[in-house]
Amino acid sequence: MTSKTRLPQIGIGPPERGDAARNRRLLLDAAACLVAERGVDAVTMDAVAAAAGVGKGTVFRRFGSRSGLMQSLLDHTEKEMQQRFMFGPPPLGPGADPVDRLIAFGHARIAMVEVQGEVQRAAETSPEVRFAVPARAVSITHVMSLLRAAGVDADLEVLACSLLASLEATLVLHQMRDLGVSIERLQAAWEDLIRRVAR
Amino acid sequence: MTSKTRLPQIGIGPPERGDAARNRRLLLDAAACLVAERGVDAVTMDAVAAAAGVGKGTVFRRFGSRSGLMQSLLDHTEKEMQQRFMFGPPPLGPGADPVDRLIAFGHARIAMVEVQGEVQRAAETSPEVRFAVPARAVSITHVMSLLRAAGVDADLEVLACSLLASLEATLVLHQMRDLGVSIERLQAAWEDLIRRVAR
DNA sequence: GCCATAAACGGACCATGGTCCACTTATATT
DNA sequence: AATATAAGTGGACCATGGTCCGTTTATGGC
Repeated sequence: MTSKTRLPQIGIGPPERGDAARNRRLLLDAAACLVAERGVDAVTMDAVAAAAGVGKGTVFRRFGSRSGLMQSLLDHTEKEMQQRFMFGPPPLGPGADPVDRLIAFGHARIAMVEVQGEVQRAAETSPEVRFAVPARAVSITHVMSLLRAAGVDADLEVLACSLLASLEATLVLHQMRDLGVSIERLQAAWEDLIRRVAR
Repeated sequence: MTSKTRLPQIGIGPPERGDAARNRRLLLDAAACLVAERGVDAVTMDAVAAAAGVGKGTVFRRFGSRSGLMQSLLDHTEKEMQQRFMFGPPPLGPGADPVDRLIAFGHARIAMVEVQGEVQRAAETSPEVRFAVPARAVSITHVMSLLRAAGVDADLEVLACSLLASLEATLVLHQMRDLGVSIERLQAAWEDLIRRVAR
C-alpha cells in the first residue's frame, strides 16, 4: 500500500492540481452567485457548469454530487462554527457551564438555519447516508462530551443523536416556514429540552 | 364552490371509478411484489407500471409520486398502528399512565422501523414537504396530548416535534444499520428520554 | 340500450442528477 | 527541454422521476 492514497488525511500537501483548484473556485463562485440571484433551485449541475465555463463532468469530479457542492458552499460557515464552539468565548466556547454551552450550541445552530437554511436543506444527502456525513460526527461528539460534562447519566451516544435530530435544518425550516414558529420560540424550546434532560 | 372537490373528505362515497380502483390494487400488488423479491430500489415507477400492465401516467395519477406510492404501501400498517394507540389495549392504548403510553408509542414506532424501515425511508418525501405529510399530524397530536396528560409544562407543540424527530425512520435506520445500535438500546434510550422530559 | 360527460389511460416527452471514457494537460523527474 | 504519468476535463450518454395531452372508457340519466 503506497502513501499516495488520499483518504481522510486532512490538510496535508496539495493533492489537487493547479487548474483543478482554479476550477473549484470558479464553480463555488458560480454556485454562490446562482443561489444569490436566482435561488437554490436554480442551482442545477448543468447551470453551475455552464456558468463556470467548464464541463459537467468537472463539477461532479470536484464535488461528487449536488449535495456535495452545497456542502462545500456551507463549508466555510461550518468550520467557523466549529471554531467558535471549540475555541471561542463562552457560553458557546469552553469556560461556561456545560448546560449553558449546550443551550448556546442549539441557539447558534437554529440561528444558522434562519440565515442559510435553504442551502442547508439542499445540502441534505440521500436518505441512505444523510446521517453518515462527516460534519455530523463533530456535532455528535461535541454534544456527547457536553452531556457527559454536565453529569448526565444515560446512553450518551443515542441521546446526542436524539437531541441533534431536533436541530436538523429541514425540521427547523419546516417549523419556521410552514408552522410559523418563531426562532425565539424554537430556541426557548431547545433550552427547555436541555434543562429537562440535564436536570 | 361545488361539492365535487375531493379534498380530505375521507371515506365518503366512491369518487373513484371501477377501473381506477382495480388499477390501484394492481399497482400496489405489483409494488409490494417488487419490494419483496427485488428490494425497494427495484421499485421504479416504470417497473411498477410495467409489472402491473398499465401506463406510467396511471401510476402517477393514482399516487402522485414515488413517495406517494410508498406511503400507500405503508398505509395499512399505519392505520393499524393508529387504531392500536387510540383504541387498543394499554400500555399503547388508553387506560395506562400517559408516560407509559408515550414510552410504548416510541417502542412501537422503533419496532416498525425494524420491520419496514426500508420502505418508510423510501416513502420520505422531498425535504420541502417531508414534515408536512398528514400521517405526521396524527402522531404530533397524539404525543402532544400524552405530554399534556402527563402534566408536562412546556411548549408542547415544539417539544412533540423534537421528540418525534428522534423516531424518524431514516435516523433510526441509520443508528441500527450504520452505527450498530440495537433495537433494545434505542428503545431504552427513548424510555430514558421520555422519563427525563416528563420528570 | 344509448348518450353525454367526466374520469382514467398510456406513452411520448422533458429535466436533471449522475456515469463514462477518450482526450488533454500540469507537474515532477531526468 | 524532453518525457512519463497521474490528474483533470468535457460532453455524450443513461436512468429515472415527473408532466402532458390526445384517446379511450366507465357510469349515471334518459
